[in-house]
Amino acid sequence: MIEKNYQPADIEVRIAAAWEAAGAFKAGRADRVDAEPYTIVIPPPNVTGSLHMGHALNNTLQDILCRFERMRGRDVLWQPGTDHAGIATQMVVERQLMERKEPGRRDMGREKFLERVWQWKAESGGVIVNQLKRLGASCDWSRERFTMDEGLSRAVVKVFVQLHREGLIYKDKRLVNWDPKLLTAISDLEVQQIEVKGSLWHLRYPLEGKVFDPEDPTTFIVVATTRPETMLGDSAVAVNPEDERYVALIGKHVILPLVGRKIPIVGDDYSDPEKGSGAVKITPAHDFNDFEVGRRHNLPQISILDIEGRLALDGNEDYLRGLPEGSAQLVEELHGMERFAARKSIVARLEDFGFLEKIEPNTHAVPHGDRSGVVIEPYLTDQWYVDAKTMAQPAIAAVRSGATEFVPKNWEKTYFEWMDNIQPWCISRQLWWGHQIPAWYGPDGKVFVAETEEEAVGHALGYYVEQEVITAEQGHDMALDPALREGFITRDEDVLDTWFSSALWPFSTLGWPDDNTDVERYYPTNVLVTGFDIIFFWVARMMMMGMHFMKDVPFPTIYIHALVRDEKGAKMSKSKGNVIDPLHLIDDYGADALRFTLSAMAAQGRDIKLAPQRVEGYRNFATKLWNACRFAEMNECALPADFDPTKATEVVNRWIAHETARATREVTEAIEAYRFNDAAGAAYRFVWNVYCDWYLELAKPVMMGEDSPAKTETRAMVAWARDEILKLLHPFMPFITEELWAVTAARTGLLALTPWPLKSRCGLTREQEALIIATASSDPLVAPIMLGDPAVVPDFKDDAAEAEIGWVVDLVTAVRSVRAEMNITPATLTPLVLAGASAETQARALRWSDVVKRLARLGDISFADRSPDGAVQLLIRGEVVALPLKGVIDLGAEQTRLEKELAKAEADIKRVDAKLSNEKFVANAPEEIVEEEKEKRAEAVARKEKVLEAMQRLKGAV
RNA sequence: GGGCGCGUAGCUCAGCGGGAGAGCACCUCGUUGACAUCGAGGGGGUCACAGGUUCGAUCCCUGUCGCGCCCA
Repeated sequence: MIEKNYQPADIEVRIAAAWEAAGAFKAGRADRVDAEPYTIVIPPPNVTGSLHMGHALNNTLQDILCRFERMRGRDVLWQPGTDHAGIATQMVVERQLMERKEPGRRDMGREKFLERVWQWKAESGGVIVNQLKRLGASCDWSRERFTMDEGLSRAVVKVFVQLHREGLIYKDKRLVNWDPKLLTAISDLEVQQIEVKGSLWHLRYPLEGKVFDPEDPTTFIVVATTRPETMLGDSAVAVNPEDERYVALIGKHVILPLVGRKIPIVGDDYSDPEKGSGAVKITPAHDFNDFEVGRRHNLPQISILDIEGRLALDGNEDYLRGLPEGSAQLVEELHGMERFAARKSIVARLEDFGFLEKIEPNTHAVPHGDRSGVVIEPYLTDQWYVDAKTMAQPAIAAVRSGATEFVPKNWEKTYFEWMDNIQPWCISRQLWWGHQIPAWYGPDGKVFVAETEEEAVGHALGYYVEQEVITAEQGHDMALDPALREGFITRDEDVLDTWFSSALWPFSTLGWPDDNTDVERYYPTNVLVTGFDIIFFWVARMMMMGMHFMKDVPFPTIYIHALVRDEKGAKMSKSKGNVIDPLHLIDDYGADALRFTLSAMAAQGRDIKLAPQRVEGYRNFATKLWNACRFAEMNECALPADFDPTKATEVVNRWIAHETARATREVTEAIEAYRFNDAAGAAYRFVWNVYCDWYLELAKPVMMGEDSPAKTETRAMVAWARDEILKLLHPFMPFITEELWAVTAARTGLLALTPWPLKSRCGLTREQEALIIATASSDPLVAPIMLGDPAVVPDFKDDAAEAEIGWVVDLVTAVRSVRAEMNITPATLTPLVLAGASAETQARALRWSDVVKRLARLGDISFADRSPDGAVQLLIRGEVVALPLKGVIDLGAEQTRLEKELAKAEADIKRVDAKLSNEKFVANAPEEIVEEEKEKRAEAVARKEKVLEAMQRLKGAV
């Protein structure tokens, strides 16, 4: 018994429990051991995350694919899990400590702090998983993984060690993007360039050997900079060797203002004569470009900042080297000053001494940390790197060869663009939460990388015994007692970039390296569904790791979906306050409505601008489906076990079978092509505009009538088509369809595990049929399936039924239109006369008189040779139908209506004539097109004649 | 500066070489035996602009203007 009202909230809870109890989403179910696997790995959401619109879209699309393939009989593994999200999680827990006024991370110590993070994870880490369940995600939740769980951690260590052994991971001292707030290095990708309105300071650097005079330009050289405070670390001035203004100065020196350091003027292409003054200060330790210039000219790297971005001058040997007497005062005054305060202070000092020539307003891109939001400092440190350039080569080749394809294809360009210019990937982070790097250092800084501490220590001690740093006995004791080697052998404190572990996700979640059974079965996965914003962060790195460790692509297809924006097209963000919470939408309209909305709007290559009103509209669609099922139930529509829809004899039933098959083809092919919006649209139109609007209406008179074979057949067919609809909609609206499946009949199993309807011949164009027949010879299996060979799939194709129901629909629509235009009240039943109708039409009219009378509000239907005077004449599929409305209709209104039709007919004729009289058109256009145009013309001419005739009669009626 | 994409009905968007479409909004009518979370009917667009290719362009090409995103 179906409830009167559709209440999504009740259903969702109940149905979710039913799926869970049945283990419906388990991969490797006993009934599917022989089935072909279908695998998707979820893009693991941050464990700190909560469901936003991007997740909702991403997981809806994956779920559609998984449910679709599960119904097609595949052994589906949708692998769920979460990401430990190093920085984000550490920040969340630190904030929590602060709010609770507990000791901070550093006071607490590493071990204690990590305990707290795990505790936090246990308490709050499951939020997003439950939210995904609310959305209806059919993941195999029994296999949920976490990037920091034991197995995945082993995978991380193994990968690190192997890549290190292969020379693809190495330690290097170079500039990194340093976050002075989070106190860690971050990768290029975690840096966002933000346009900032700043200044360009023009500074006068006195030339060596001249007496500095601010009024005499021959005594100094002007350099332009956006970061005056870094001048303390300058080790050269660069000018372009082609620049005639300065070429004579190359090789000479300047005396760094305030500091007194003597630094050279070098010639380098990097200096752009068009920019600023054409001379540029070089600070190798604080600017990426300057770093390169410094390397080229062998300049010292003078770091003048500490890790928190404060000036570090006191005791800074690099800074103090070679400075004249009297430098101590500046050091004393500036040491420890925060970088932006230092900027002001230094500019003021420069100005006081006449070193500041001018300040120009200047808008430029400033790097910011994507997590901390503070300005990133290029900073000279030792970090671990992956040789991304080498790793990228097989990953690039895989996409070039088509082993992996992007959908839509244009994203490949973005992928290549980045991969071809890839930089070393900085993977070490100065955090605590994450995979600690498996590297140990000896007293001389020598590094030992190994999968376990025992192994690393063993190598290290062996090495130092051999080097005679320690005795064999000492080594032996240290090996046995960790306390003894403390301070002698220490582990690297740093952890790995979060994305390092997610790069392994497609195989680490399957048990690699401990147990490869599932890797063999489920790798490579079938498709990756993700947003373009993490192509670099994640997709590219999975490609690299997959190619390297599995020797195969992680997925043959990468479906890149849109970004969800607000209805005005702005990116949703907390600061803008335009975030639409998917959970609120689920509360208000149900998960099914939200899912359907997102799929209906998921057109390839365009962002989704989401208006909550759309969700309401699709909730209404769910209600419509609900009520249609109630209608079937009220009319005792049930599907007998032996019912064969291909054997239906009633025209309307043959017609709906045909239409159902057409919809099945459309939905199936659209999902196969990742055209989710087309699939949703086809299902929507079929359910509402075909099944509800016409089929159920056409079936009513039969079902309301006396018992008869026709009634029996119709009831069965209503139920059959309803079941097909539930199947087709299930991937999009899993909750409501599963519920209706359960309550509309005694079922043997869940809808989620019910076979998907096969495609049959309906809906194929003539060209497609011809093509299939043509290719059939090469592949005999294809044709029968594609064409609907009854031996393989039921054939519902029925052009005759389509023509007949089409006639009924056209007739009813036309009569309704006229009645509305003439303002005839629904209570008035009008007679209908078929004028000069063919035998076929007469037969149809008799067969459909009940339906037509009801739907078009007609009285008697009769036949005549010609239509009566004063009647409204309609042309239905080439024949005249008359509504004798003398006395009822407004003659003026009818005259206007006919004039409009006449004008339309004449315009049609004129346009076609223009084409047909064009010799080049007739000569060049394909024959079918010309033929079509001729048919159009004949049809329009006939229409015009009938309209003229009707106008004559109207005159006669006056 | 380089790259990608978008300008189609009031709004949000499909379509992408042969007669302009959907949903929402709007107007009119409706207690017709599933559904007012509904039904019936209707109005509304030189498909950004300018050239070109073509028998034919909303669709392909070039340019212009406007908007968005990514990378430097």
